[in-house]
Amino acid sequence: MDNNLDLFFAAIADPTRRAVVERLVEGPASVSELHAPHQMALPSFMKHLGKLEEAGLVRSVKSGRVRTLHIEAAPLADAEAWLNRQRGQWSRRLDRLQALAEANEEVSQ
Amino acid sequence: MDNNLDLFFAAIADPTRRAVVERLVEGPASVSELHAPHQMALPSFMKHLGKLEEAGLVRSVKSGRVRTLHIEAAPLADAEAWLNRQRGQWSRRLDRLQALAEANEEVSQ
DNA sequence: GAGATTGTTATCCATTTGGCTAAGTTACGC
DNA sequence: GCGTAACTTAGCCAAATGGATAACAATCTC
Repeated sequence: MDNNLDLFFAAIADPTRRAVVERLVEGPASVSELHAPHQMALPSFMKHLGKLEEAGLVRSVKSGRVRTLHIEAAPLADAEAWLNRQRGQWSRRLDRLQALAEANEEVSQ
Repeated sequence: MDNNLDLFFAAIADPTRRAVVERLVEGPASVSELHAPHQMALPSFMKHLGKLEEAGLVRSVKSGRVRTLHIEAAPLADAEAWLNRQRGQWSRRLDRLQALAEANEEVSQ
Protein backbone atom coordinates (compact mmCIF):
# COMPACT_ATOMS: atom_id res chain seq x y z
CA MET A 1 0.00 0.00 0.00
CA ASP A 2 2.90 2.39 0.52
CA ASN A 3 3.96 4.32 -2.54
CA ASN A 4 7.63 4.85 -3.11
CA LEU A 5 7.27 2.58 -6.08
CA ASP A 6 8.33 5.61 -8.14
CA LEU A 7 11.78 5.69 -6.66
CA PHE A 8 12.05 1.95 -6.48
CA PHE A 9 11.25 1.26 -10.12
CA ALA A 10 13.36 4.20 -11.26
CA ALA A 11 16.21 2.73 -9.22
CA ILE A 12 16.12 -0.68 -10.85
CA ALA A 13 15.49 0.73 -14.33
CA ASP A 14 19.24 1.20 -14.71
CA PRO A 15 21.42 -1.80 -15.63
CA THR A 16 24.32 -0.67 -13.45
CA ARG A 17 22.02 -0.47 -10.48
CA ARG A 18 20.37 -3.81 -11.23
CA ALA A 19 23.84 -5.34 -11.36
CA VAL A 20 24.53 -3.89 -7.91
CA VAL A 21 21.32 -5.41 -6.60
CA GLU A 22 22.21 -8.77 -8.13
CA ARG A 23 25.53 -8.58 -6.33
CA LEU A 24 24.05 -7.48 -3.00
CA VAL A 25 21.53 -10.33 -2.77
CA GLU A 26 24.59 -12.56 -2.42
CA GLY A 27 25.58 -10.61 0.67
CA PRO A 28 26.83 -7.20 1.86
CA ALA A 29 29.75 -5.51 0.14
CA SER A 30 31.85 -2.38 0.35
CA VAL A 31 31.69 0.50 -2.12
CA SER A 32 34.93 -0.50 -3.83
CA GLU A 33 33.94 -4.15 -4.07
CA LEU A 34 30.71 -3.07 -5.74
CA HIS A 35 32.53 -0.61 -7.95
CA ALA A 36 35.25 -3.02 -9.15
CA PRO A 37 33.34 -4.72 -12.01
CA HIS A 38 32.14 -1.41 -13.46
CA GLN A 39 34.00 0.82 -15.88
CA MET A 40 32.80 4.18 -14.69
CA ALA A 41 34.55 6.64 -12.38
CA LEU A 42 33.90 6.18 -8.69
CA PRO A 43 31.95 9.41 -8.16
CA SER A 44 29.64 8.48 -11.03
CA PHE A 45 29.17 5.06 -9.53
CA MET A 46 28.45 6.52 -6.11
CA LYS A 47 25.54 8.42 -7.58
CA HIS A 48 24.00 5.09 -8.49
CA LEU A 49 24.48 3.82 -4.97
CA GLY A 50 22.85 7.03 -3.77
CA LYS A 51 19.79 6.34 -5.89
CA LEU A 52 19.50 2.83 -4.57
CA GLU A 53 19.71 4.05 -1.01
CA GLU A 54 17.26 6.89 -1.67
CA ALA A 55 14.84 4.30 -3.01
CA GLY A 56 15.16 2.36 0.23
CA LEU A 57 16.49 -0.67 -1.63
CA VAL A 58 19.83 -0.52 0.09
CA ARG A 59 21.18 0.54 3.47
CA SER A 60 24.72 1.33 4.38
CA VAL A 61 26.94 1.82 7.38
CA LYS A 62 30.35 3.34 7.45
CA SER A 63 32.97 1.91 9.72
CA GLY A 64 36.39 3.44 9.56
CA ARG A 65 36.93 4.45 5.97
CA VAL A 66 34.88 1.70 4.40
CA ARG A 67 31.15 1.90 3.79
CA THR A 68 29.35 -1.41 3.70
CA LEU A 69 26.07 -1.77 1.82
CA HIS A 70 23.38 -4.37 2.26
CA ILE A 71 20.09 -4.90 0.53
CA GLU A 72 16.67 -4.31 2.01
CA ALA A 73 14.22 -7.03 1.00
CA ALA A 74 10.90 -5.31 1.72
CA PRO A 75 10.82 -2.95 -1.30
CA LEU A 76 11.59 -5.87 -3.60
CA ALA A 77 8.55 -7.62 -2.18
CA ASP A 78 6.36 -4.51 -2.50
CA ALA A 79 7.25 -4.06 -6.14
CA GLU A 80 6.75 -7.72 -6.88
CA ALA A 81 3.35 -7.49 -5.20
CA TRP A 82 2.32 -4.59 -7.42
CA LEU A 83 3.27 -6.50 -10.55
CA ASN A 84 1.53 -9.57 -9.27
CA ARG A 85 -1.66 -7.62 -8.62
CA GLN A 86 -1.69 -6.31 -12.17
CA ARG A 87 -1.15 -9.74 -13.65
CA GLY A 88 -3.83 -11.15 -11.37
CA GLN A 89 -6.31 -8.54 -12.47
CA TRP A 90 -5.52 -9.16 -16.09
CA SER A 91 -5.93 -12.91 -15.85
CA ARG A 92 -9.16 -12.60 -13.88
CA ARG A 93 -10.43 -10.59 -16.81
CA LEU A 94 -9.39 -13.28 -19.27
CA ASP A 95 -11.21 -15.84 -17.16
CA ARG A 96 -14.39 -13.81 -17.24
CA LEU A 97 -14.12 -13.49 -21.01
CA GLN A 98 -13.66 -17.21 -21.39
CA ALA A 99 -16.62 -17.95 -19.14
CA LEU A 100 -18.69 -15.60 -21.26
CA ALA A 101 -17.57 -17.27 -24.46
CA GLU A 102 -18.47 -20.70 -23.13
CA ALA A 103 -21.88 -19.50 -21.99
CA ASN A 104 -22.48 -18.20 -25.51
CA GLU A 105 -21.53 -21.54 -27.04
CA GLU A 106 -24.09 -23.33 -24.87
CA VAL A 107 -26.79 -20.92 -25.96
CA SER A 108 -26.03 -21.38 -29.63
CA GLN A 109 -26.06 -25.17 -29.43
CA MET B 1 16.31 -13.95 -20.04
CA ASP B 2 15.56 -11.16 -22.48
CA ASN B 3 16.71 -7.76 -21.39
CA ASN B 4 14.45 -4.85 -22.07
CA LEU B 5 13.97 -4.65 -18.33
CA ASP B 6 15.54 -1.20 -18.67
CA LEU B 7 12.65 0.15 -20.68
CA PHE B 8 10.07 -1.80 -18.75
CA PHE B 9 11.10 -0.60 -15.30
CA ALA B 10 11.60 2.93 -16.56
CA ALA B 11 8.08 2.77 -17.98
CA ILE B 12 6.42 1.80 -14.73
CA ALA B 13 8.57 4.13 -12.64
CA ASP B 14 6.15 6.94 -13.46
CA PRO B 15 2.87 7.21 -11.51
CA THR B 16 0.89 8.40 -14.52
CA ARG B 17 2.04 5.37 -16.47
CA ARG B 18 1.39 2.98 -13.61
CA ALA B 19 -2.13 4.38 -13.42
CA VAL B 20 -2.57 3.64 -17.11
CA VAL B 21 -1.41 0.07 -16.56
CA GLU B 22 -3.79 -0.31 -13.63
CA ARG B 23 -6.59 0.81 -15.90
CA LEU B 24 -5.58 -1.38 -18.81
CA VAL B 25 -5.51 -4.61 -16.82
CA GLU B 26 -9.28 -4.13 -16.49
CA GLY B 27 -9.53 -4.20 -20.27
CA PRO B 28 -8.63 -2.25 -23.43
CA ALA B 29 -9.38 1.46 -23.68
CA SER B 30 -9.08 4.35 -26.10
CA VAL B 31 -6.60 7.20 -25.77
CA SER B 32 -9.25 9.64 -24.55
CA GLU B 33 -10.69 7.18 -22.04
CA LEU B 34 -7.20 6.70 -20.65
CA HIS B 35 -6.51 10.41 -20.70
CA ALA B 36 -9.75 11.48 -18.97
CA PRO B 37 -8.67 10.99 -15.33
CA HIS B 38 -5.40 12.87 -15.81
CA GLN B 39 -4.83 16.61 -15.59
CA MET B 40 -2.16 16.99 -18.17
CA ALA B 41 -2.49 18.10 -21.79
CA LEU B 42 -3.19 15.35 -24.30
CA PRO B 43 0.14 15.58 -26.17
CA SER B 44 2.02 15.27 -22.87
CA PHE B 45 -0.12 12.29 -21.95
CA MET B 46 0.50 10.68 -25.33
CA LYS B 47 4.22 10.70 -24.62
CA HIS B 48 3.52 8.48 -21.65
CA LEU B 49 1.55 6.08 -23.82
CA GLY B 50 4.47 6.13 -26.23
CA LYS B 51 6.85 5.05 -23.49
CA LEU B 52 4.58 2.23 -22.45
CA GLU B 53 4.35 0.99 -26.01
CA GLU B 54 8.08 1.38 -26.56
CA ALA B 55 8.62 -0.76 -23.48
CA GLY B 56 6.41 -3.45 -25.00
CA LEU B 57 3.99 -3.21 -22.09
CA VAL B 58 1.16 -2.02 -24.29
CA ARG B 59 0.01 -2.52 -27.87
CA SER B 60 -2.40 -0.40 -29.82
CA VAL B 61 -4.49 -0.45 -32.98
CA LYS B 62 -6.14 2.48 -34.65
CA SER B 63 -9.54 2.06 -36.21
CA GLY B 64 -11.14 5.12 -37.68
CA ARG B 65 -10.10 8.02 -35.53
CA VAL B 66 -9.86 6.10 -32.27
CA ARG B 67 -6.76 4.25 -31.11
CA THR B 68 -7.42 1.39 -28.73
CA LEU B 69 -4.71 0.24 -26.34
CA HIS B 70 -4.39 -3.09 -24.60
CA ILE B 71 -1.85 -4.44 -22.19
CA GLU B 72 0.74 -7.10 -22.94
CA ALA B 73 1.13 -9.53 -20.04
CA ALA B 74 4.52 -11.06 -20.84
CA PRO B 75 6.75 -8.14 -19.79
CA LEU B 76 4.91 -7.92 -16.47
CA ALA B 77 5.77 -11.57 -15.91
CA ASP B 78 9.42 -11.07 -16.92
CA ALA B 79 9.87 -8.21 -14.51
CA GLU B 80 8.15 -10.08 -11.72
CA ALA B 81 10.46 -13.01 -12.41
CA TRP B 82 13.55 -10.83 -12.05
CA LEU B 83 12.35 -9.48 -8.72
CA ASN B 84 11.46 -12.95 -7.58
CA ARG B 85 14.92 -14.25 -8.47
CA GLN B 86 16.56 -11.53 -6.40
CA ARG B 87 14.36 -12.20 -3.40
CA GLY B 88 14.98 -15.91 -3.79
CA GLN B 89 18.72 -15.42 -3.81
CA TRP B 90 18.52 -13.19 -0.77
CA SER B 91 16.43 -15.61 1.25
CA ARG B 92 18.61 -18.57 0.29
CA ARG B 93 21.47 -16.59 1.76
CA LEU B 94 19.54 -15.98 4.98
CA ASP B 95 18.82 -19.70 5.20
CA ARG B 96 22.51 -20.53 4.88
CA LEU B 97 23.31 -18.02 7.62
CA GLN B 98 20.70 -19.50 9.91
CA ALA B 99 21.96 -23.03 9.29
CA LEU B 100 25.41 -21.83 10.13
CA ALA B 101 24.23 -20.20 13.34
CA GLU B 102 22.44 -23.35 14.43
CA ALA B 103 25.48 -25.46 13.69
CA ASN B 104 27.48 -23.11 15.90
CA GLU B 105 24.99 -23.44 18.74
CA GLU B 106 25.29 -27.21 18.69
CA VAL B 107 29.03 -26.97 18.89
CA SER B 108 28.95 -24.62 21.86
CA GLN B 109 26.53 -26.75 23.85
C1' DG C 1 -20.17 19.54 -46.30
C1' DA C 2 -19.67 22.08 -41.78
C1' DG C 3 -18.46 21.37 -37.39
C1' DA C 4 -17.10 18.67 -33.72
C1' DT C 5 -14.14 14.61 -32.04
C1' DT C 6 -10.00 12.25 -31.68
C1' DG C 7 -5.58 12.00 -32.35
C1' DT C 8 -0.96 13.68 -34.12
C1' DT C 9 3.10 16.69 -35.15
C1' DA C 10 6.13 20.27 -34.20
C1' DT C 11 8.41 23.26 -31.01
C1' DC C 12 9.69 24.95 -26.73
C1' DC C 13 11.21 24.86 -21.95
C1' DA C 14 12.96 23.63 -17.17
C1' DT C 15 14.67 19.90 -14.64
C1' DT C 16 16.78 15.50 -13.96
C1' DT C 17 20.07 12.02 -15.20
C1' DG C 18 24.28 9.94 -15.90
C1' DG C 19 28.62 10.59 -17.05
C1' DC C 20 33.23 13.18 -16.23
C1' DT C 21 37.49 15.56 -13.62
C1' DA C 22 39.68 17.81 -9.85
C1' DA C 23 40.29 18.49 -5.34
C1' DG C 24 39.17 17.38 -0.68
C1' DT C 25 38.79 14.40 3.81
C1' DT C 26 39.33 10.53 6.87
C1' DA C 27 41.39 6.51 8.56
C1' DC C 28 44.82 2.69 8.15
C1' DG C 29 49.44 0.74 8.02
C1' DC C 30 54.19 1.09 8.35
C1' DG D 1 53.68 11.18 10.88
C1' DC D 2 53.72 9.98 5.83
C1' DG D 3 51.73 7.85 2.23
C1' DT D 4 48.10 5.35 0.48
C1' DA D 5 43.41 3.66 0.36
C1' DA D 6 38.61 4.55 0.46
C1' DC D 7 35.50 7.37 -0.11
C1' DT D 8 33.28 12.38 -0.63
C1' DT D 9 32.29 17.03 -2.42
C1' DA D 10 31.99 20.31 -5.99
C1' DG D 11 31.25 21.61 -10.40
C1' DC D 12 30.86 20.80 -15.39
C1' DC D 13 28.36 18.96 -19.43
C1' DA D 14 25.28 16.59 -22.95
C1' DA D 15 21.26 14.17 -23.42
C1' DA D 16 16.82 12.54 -21.82
C1' DT D 17 12.39 13.49 -19.42
C1' DG D 18 8.07 15.45 -18.46
C1' DG D 19 5.50 19.12 -19.01
C1' DA D 20 3.35 22.97 -22.10
C1' DT D 21 1.11 25.35 -26.51
C1' DA D 22 -0.21 25.82 -31.33
C1' DA D 23 -1.45 24.12 -35.41
C1' DC D 24 -2.66 20.20 -38.37
C1' DA D 25 -5.09 15.79 -40.12
C1' DA D 26 -8.48 12.53 -40.31
C1' DT D 27 -13.07 10.78 -39.51
C1' DC D 28 -17.68 10.87 -37.65
C1' DT D 29 -22.34 13.03 -37.33
C1' DC D 30 -25.98 15.82 -38.64
